[in-house]
Amino acid sequence: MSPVESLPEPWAGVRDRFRHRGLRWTPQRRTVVEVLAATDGHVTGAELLSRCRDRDPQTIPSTVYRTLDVLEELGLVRHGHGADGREEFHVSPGAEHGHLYCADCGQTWEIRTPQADAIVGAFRKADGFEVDLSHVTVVGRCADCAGAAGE
Amino acid sequence: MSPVESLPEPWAGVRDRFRHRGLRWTPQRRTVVEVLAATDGHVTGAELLSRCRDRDPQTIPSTVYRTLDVLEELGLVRHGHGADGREEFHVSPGAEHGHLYCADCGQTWEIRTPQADAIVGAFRKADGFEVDLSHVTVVGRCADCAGAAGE
DNA sequence: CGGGCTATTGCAACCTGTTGCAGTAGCAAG
DNA sequence: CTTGCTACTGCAACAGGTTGCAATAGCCCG
Repeated sequence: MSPVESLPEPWAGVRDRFRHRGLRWTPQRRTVVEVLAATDGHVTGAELLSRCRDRDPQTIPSTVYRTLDVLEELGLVRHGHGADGREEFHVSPGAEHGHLYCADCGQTWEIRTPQADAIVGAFRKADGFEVDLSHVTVVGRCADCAGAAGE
Repeated sequence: MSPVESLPEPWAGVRDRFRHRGLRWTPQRRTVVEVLAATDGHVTGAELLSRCRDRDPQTIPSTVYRTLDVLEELGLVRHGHGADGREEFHVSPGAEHGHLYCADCGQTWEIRTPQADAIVGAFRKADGFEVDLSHVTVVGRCADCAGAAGE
C-alpha cells in the first residue's frame, strides 16, 4: 500500500483546502480530483465523467459537475465552452489560455500570447473590461482553409 | 386579407430563394421565418422555439433547429454561443457582432468596432486566421464589477 | 469515542439540442 | 390536374448538463 497517496503539484493539499473552507472531502470528490490530476491541458465535461466512471462505475453526473464547480471556486480548474458550446475544463494553473477553432477543418489551437494580449489589452483600455480568455473559443477559418476557399 | 404577405427587408424574397435552391417552402418554415422577421438583434434557440409555438403550438423542436441550419446556409442568420454555451442566433445581416458578457453582474454588451478590429486584425496578421466574431461571446468582468471587487 | 450539524450525495425530472428513420407532402414536369 | 421524385416533418430516443429534494455521511466538538 502506498503511504499518503500523493497527488502531483497543484493538487497536493486539496483535501485540506477543502476542509479549511468547511467543505467535505468525500470519496466521490477524491475520484474527480484524481482524474483531474492525471489530466493535462483540457477535457470536456463528458470525457471527464467517463474517466471518473472508469475508476468508479457508480459515478453520478451531477456530483461530478458540482465538484467541478467547487474546484473552480478554489481556482483549480476553469471552465469554458468549445466551438459547439459544450463545456470544456482547463486544468489550471498557468495553462490559462483560450482556443482558436477552425469551422472548416475542425482543428484547434491555443491562442498565443501576443494575440491574447492584444485582445485583453483592447478591452481593458477601451472599456475597463477584464477579459477571461480561458473561457473563450474563437471561431473562424484558419489560413489553410481560407486559402483553399479563395481559389 | 392582406395581399402578398410582405415580410420586412432581408426576408422579402426568402420563399423564392428556397425554391431556386431546390428547397421547399413549408408552413413550418414560414412560421420560423415570420418569427425571425419580427425579431431583431439576437435570440436564443429556446426563445425562438417558444415564439414559434405561440404561433403554432404544434411546432416541433427539431424542425425549428433544422430550419435555422438552412437559414444559416442562406446567410440569413448566424448562430453563436452565449456565455453559458447555449445557442444564440443573430438575425443578420450587418448586425454581425460579438458579445461581451460580465460573469459577475450578468450584463451583456455588443463588442464595438475598434475592439472587434483589434481581435480580427491580431489573428489575421499573426496567423492568417479569419475570425468569425459573431460566433463568440467574450467573458470577463466589466469595469464596475472589477472596481467593486478591488475595494 | 459518540453526537449532531449540515455539506453532499443520489435520484428523478427537466432543459436545450441533435439524430435516424419511416411516412408525408412540396413542387416541377407532362 | 396528375404523377413522381425526394426534401421535409414528426417522432422517439439520445447526449450533455442542471436542479430540487430527501436521505446520508463527513467532520468538529465535547
